[in-house]
Amino acid sequence: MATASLNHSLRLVQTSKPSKKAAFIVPPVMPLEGQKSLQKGLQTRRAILDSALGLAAQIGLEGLSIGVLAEVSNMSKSGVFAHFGSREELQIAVIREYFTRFEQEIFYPSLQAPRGLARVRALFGHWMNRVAQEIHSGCIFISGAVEFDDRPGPVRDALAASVQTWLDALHRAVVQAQEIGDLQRHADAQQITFEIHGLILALHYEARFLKNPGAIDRVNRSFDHVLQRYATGARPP
Amino acid sequence: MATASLNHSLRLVQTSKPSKKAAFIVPPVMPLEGQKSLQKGLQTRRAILDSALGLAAQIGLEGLSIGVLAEVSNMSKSGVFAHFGSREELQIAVIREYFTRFEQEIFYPSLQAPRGLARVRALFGHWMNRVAQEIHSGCIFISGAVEFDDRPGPVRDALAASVQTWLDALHRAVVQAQEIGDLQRHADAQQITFEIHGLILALHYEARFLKNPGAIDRVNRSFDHVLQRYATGARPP
DNA sequence: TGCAAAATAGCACGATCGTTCTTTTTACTC
DNA sequence: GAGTAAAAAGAACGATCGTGCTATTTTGCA
Repeated sequence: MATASLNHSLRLVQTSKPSKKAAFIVPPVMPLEGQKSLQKGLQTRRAILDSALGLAAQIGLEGLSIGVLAEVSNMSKSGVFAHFGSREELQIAVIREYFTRFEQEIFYPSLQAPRGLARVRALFGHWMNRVAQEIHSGCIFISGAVEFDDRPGPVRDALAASVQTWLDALHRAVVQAQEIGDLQRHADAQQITFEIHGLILALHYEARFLKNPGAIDRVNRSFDHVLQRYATGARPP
Repeated sequence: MATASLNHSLRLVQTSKPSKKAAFIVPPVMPLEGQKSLQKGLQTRRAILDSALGLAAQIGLEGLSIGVLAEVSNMSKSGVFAHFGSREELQIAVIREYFTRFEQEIFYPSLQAPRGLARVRALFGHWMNRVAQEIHSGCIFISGAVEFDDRPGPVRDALAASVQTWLDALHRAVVQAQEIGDLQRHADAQQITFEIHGLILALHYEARFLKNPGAIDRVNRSFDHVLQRYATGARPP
């Protein structure tokens, strides 16, 4: 089923630059949970990636430096470096990990809501809650877009693919709501998705940068406005 | 009159760090047009600032380096440096200049439209056109917000003040439209401004980062939706 | 035209960056 | 427990960064 997996298209993103000295053939997929004991390498790699995610969320993917990442992780620069092979690979690994968590926190939980308007509401609600929390840390999908909108390369590709995959998932949910009859059939689903996306971006901008405290309430009201605009028949709040 | 000047509140932004060796007491205001001949210093300062604006729009205020700026300007690093005293001052100067151009291109021309819905439409229209052009260069108010949302200091202050001044001007126009009766009086003007802001951000994100070609048409349709939502009485397009 | 001041260049500094190479330590297997 | 491969550390590299200091060139005015 098309909705069953958020990341199916992301799998197409190649890993780029095998970094000639391929001493680290670390598989990009996480090892199974029930394994006897995580190899030490993967274990620390995971810990580094965790710190990297926090760092990148705060200061951006471009601000992410191996030196400070090593400091935070209580490791040497070369020790950290060896796990990724290049800064670019590190950034891509961060994007992949961020995408996975995004999927776990927002996409999969929303699948429990039935198809239609309920699921659209769930997707937006989880998304909104996450961005509201990220007011204090930062969203890589938003900051990364600004950092890499003019910088072609594998990092940009990975980032754009991640975002597009998520927006496509949201778009599918909107289309389903139209098919069921929860939203106007003749409406442009891309348009609806566009407007919802704008609300999230405005929330991030006004709350995180301008420190405007009323942004969260406003984004919820605006979301209702969008739904009302495209609703079929009478519309109770 | 409150609407008469966009930047009156920006004047409050102090210049910060006079950079102990104040060999450059360059006044922050532009010299009068009809002057016999611009002092050489101000002349090249203006040229540098022009290059800096283009550079900052593309790679961001943080990516702006004195070295490459010197290269682009066919000058020595120290020659460029002397005009601003510090990198921070350079960034602030860029923000000021960007704000001034924003004012000239968007705010003042919109004042020719009569108060009310017409002026709101003019403000949005000029804004939208500018961002549409900036798809190929970048908007400092958007990229800067991401770069400095977590970085306190005079650069952030100057940037936030600039953006807030502009958003306040837009808000005033909305309030006027309500007073005249073009928009619902009981509506929340901040809410309307928020939604318009979101549309611009979505346009920038989808067009510049995701390279989505339909974004410009969509933002126009969405703007009409917002106005319809808050319109009084019957609403022809 | 000469002279003071402004404008610009040249050079060097310490710091940080990503990356490479070599050595040491740790972890895993027989 | 010994042997081996993986993991981590250490040191050094060239490059770039912002900035300060000093010399040189250019400008503007008497």
